[in-house]
Order: sequence, then structure tokens, then C-alpha cells
Amino acid sequence: MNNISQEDYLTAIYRNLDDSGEIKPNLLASKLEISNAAVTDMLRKLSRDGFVDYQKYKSIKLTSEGESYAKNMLRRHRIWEVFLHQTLGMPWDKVHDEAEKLEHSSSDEIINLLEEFLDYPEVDPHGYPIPDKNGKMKKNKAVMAITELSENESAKVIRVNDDVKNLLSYITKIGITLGKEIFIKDKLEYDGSVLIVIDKKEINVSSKIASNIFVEKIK
Amino acid sequence: MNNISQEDYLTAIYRNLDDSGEIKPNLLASKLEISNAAVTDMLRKLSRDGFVDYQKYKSIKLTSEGESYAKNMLRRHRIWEVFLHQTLGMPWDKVHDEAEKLEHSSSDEIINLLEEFLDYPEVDPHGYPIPDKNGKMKKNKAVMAITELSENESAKVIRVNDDVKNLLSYITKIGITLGKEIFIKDKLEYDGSVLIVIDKKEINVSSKIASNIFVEKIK
DNA sequence: TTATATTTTTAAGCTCGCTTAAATTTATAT
DNA sequence: ATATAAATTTAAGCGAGCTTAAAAATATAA
Repeated sequence: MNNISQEDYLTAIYRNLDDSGEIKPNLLASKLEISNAAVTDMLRKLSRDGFVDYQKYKSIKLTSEGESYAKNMLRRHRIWEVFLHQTLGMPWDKVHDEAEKLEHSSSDEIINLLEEFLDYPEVDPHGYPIPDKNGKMKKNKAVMAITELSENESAKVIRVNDDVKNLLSYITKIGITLGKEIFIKDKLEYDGSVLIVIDKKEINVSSKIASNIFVEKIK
Repeated sequence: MNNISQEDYLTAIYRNLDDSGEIKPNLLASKLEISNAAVTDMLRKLSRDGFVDYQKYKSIKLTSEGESYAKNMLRRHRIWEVFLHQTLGMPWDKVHDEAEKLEHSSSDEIINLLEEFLDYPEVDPHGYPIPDKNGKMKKNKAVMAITELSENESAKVIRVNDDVKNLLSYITKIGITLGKEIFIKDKLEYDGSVLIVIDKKEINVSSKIASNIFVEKIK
């Protein structure tokens, strides 16, 4: 229904780059929930406008211009999220969608004023770092997905993927919030799921969900 | 460059209705700074969607659905203006354009939360009343344009048209803000301009500008 | 290596909001 | 009342972003 703009493409590309800084059109299309053909179309335009390096049938890279554009959108997005959650009290599983809309309609001036008003927050409500005016982001600590932990290890939740539909509201239901401590009681080989302890309750979490919750080990 | 949506049309129609609750396509086109043809086009769509009463070559009326839609956009717009000005400290001559963008990207939920955060403001930074959730607005007091005042009358500024390009920044330069007292020293017949006294300084204001500054008489 | 599956691109066509130019209707002025 | 001016609509066309269907290229697997 709603059209997706160049800004959305750049953000989605940046969010989903692989280890070598690339992304395939097919993945991009599925993230944006549009056809591959639409992606091809837009890639030609983004390439024409100097935001991506693109050659037929090849993976996509961002140019430095494209990258700073995307980072700025991420900055806008995350600052809005902090405002919505912290100032207006909107639940953390709702702020992503709202910020997605606001980020396109706000000048850098508004964002800078908001940032000041919020006293220069470093992370958004899901634990993602907020780029500063120059695109610099705080390096994450030793962050790992729950799936990478071993049995009998304890860890603290410091980031949750906000990009996956319905993940947050489910996670909230089972009691996970930022800063919460968890304990790995068991790892099930055959389906990759993890038995974790939160607030003294035992919960089995599927590998798909566990891989989107990021923690810091506690020794 | 930027496309104007149905929402903008409805707001512009509502803002510029004449005394009998109508507006002509030509005026609408000039307010929106687009061609008459584009207006004709959109009117058919707005009519199809039940927001306006429209017949070829006739003036436009809003349906009740169109009116409540427009009022809600006005509500969004003005609440954003209050936030930008009051909370973020953005100057009153800049908030209109920024709010124009934000109003399209904000759910009613955000607006309601913002309204609460701002402690239910009654007017925007230019003195316009803010409709409540049900579309109800405080009736204005005995508001009149400066041009309607007589010589030797004093008045207090309570509203300034925010819809006219560059008007606000000019008005600010000559020292007019909400609440400021002015005195009508002279009215010049031949060009309709007014000689007013503000802060003990005498300023000649053209009729075009004076007609967009609204005041309340002081006895 | 070759057959099959998947990904990507091309082609044709849609809606939306816009433009200019020409045709038509309505308003104004003498 | 009629000529002229202004407002409005119609027509043709454009760019953006989308779709589906078919063609071409690349990846995978036997």
C-alpha cells in the first residue's frame, strides 16, 4: 500500500549488510516485502544517484555517500525511538513502526534539537547505538547472540533486534527487557533451542528468537 | 518537487473556506502552489472518496467526513507546532513548515501522548486554537484584523496567520509577538496601510500584512 | 558436467500527483 | 447583449514506485 522511498532502501541495505559489506537484491526484496523487480528498478536509480555501487547480477554495496545517508536515517530513527519511549512513554515494541514514519519527515535541525532535549542518548530503546552528527557510533561491547552462549553461562541482555515482526512483543511477554539477567540451563542439539532461566522461571526459546537477542557475558 | 497528498488538500480547503463554507478551485490551486488542472484531478478523487461535495464548475464544500479529517490534521499540525516551539525551542516562524511534514507521519496515538505531555495546550504558537480529540475548538474571543481597528484604538495581538510565506519572519523583525500591545496612530486611506505604535516605535504596516494580524481590543 | 532450481532482469502496465496546452464554461465589463 | 477575460476541465504525457509474467543469468546438486 505505502510506497517505499530511496531512504527506506538505503536504510534497509545498511541494516542488512553481510560480513563483507554487501547484500543481495533478493534478501533486500524480502526485507522490504516487495518484488525483486521493484528492487532492480530502484537499484538503477540509487546507482544513478550515486548511493550504491551496482552492477547487473552482482551484490550491492553502498557508496560512502550512501552509507552516510543511511547512517543519518538510522540516527533519526533511533532518536525518535528514544523520544517516543522515554518522553512519551510508548512501549518499546511500538516505537519502531512509528519512528519509521517520522524519520522521513524530520529535518536534521529537529533531530539535533531532540537529541539535545533527550540529553544525548547513546542507545535506542532496543539497545542499538545512535550515530552522532558525524555518523560516529559507539562500538559495541563484546555482544553475542544467546545462541552463542554455552550451558551454565550467565549473561545480561543488552540489545534486541527491533527489525523482526512481532519479535519484541513476544519477548516482552516472556519477561525479557534490556539489562535483564539470564542463565543458560540447557541447549537442545536437535532444534537449536535454548532453555533459559529468567526471574527464576524456565523458558524454552527457539533458536530463531534466541539468535535475535544479544547479551554480554557475566563471569 | 514534493507531492501533495489528499491530506494537504483537505487541510488547505478547510483553512481557506469563505463565509459560506466554500472555496473555489482557483484559490485552492494558488494556496497549494500547483496548477488548476491538478486541483480538478484531485477533487474528483476526494469526491469519489467522500471527503468533498464537488460538481463541475462549482465551488467546493467539505462533507462532514472531510471536515473532521481536516480538523484532525489541524490538530496534529498545531500540537506539533507547540512541541517544536515550546519544548525544542524552535522559533515560531519555522515551526509551520516542519509541522507540515510531521503531521502526515504521526498516528493519533502519538498526537494524544504529545498533547498530554504538553499539558493540553489550547492554542498553537501563532494563537490558533487546537481541536480536541472530538474536533471541538475553543471559540475565539472577539478577534479582528488590525485593518478593522479605528484610529486611536489600542489592542493586543492574539493571533497571526502562519499560512502566509515570510509573513512571520517579517512580523518578528518589527517586534510583533503574541500578547504584544499595539496602538493605531493613523490609517492611510489611499493604500489602506496603518501606522501603528509598538514598543514606543512607530511603524507603517501595509494593509496586506495588517490584515493577517489579529487582535483583541483594549478599552 | 549437465540438469534443475533460484535469482535477477526485462517488459508491459498500473496508480498517484504533477505538468503544459487546448477546449470549454462561467464571470465581468462595456 | 455581446465581447473579452478568467476560471475550469480535458487531454496527453512524465517520473516515482509498484505489480505480474516471461526471459536471461547464476547457483546448486546429482
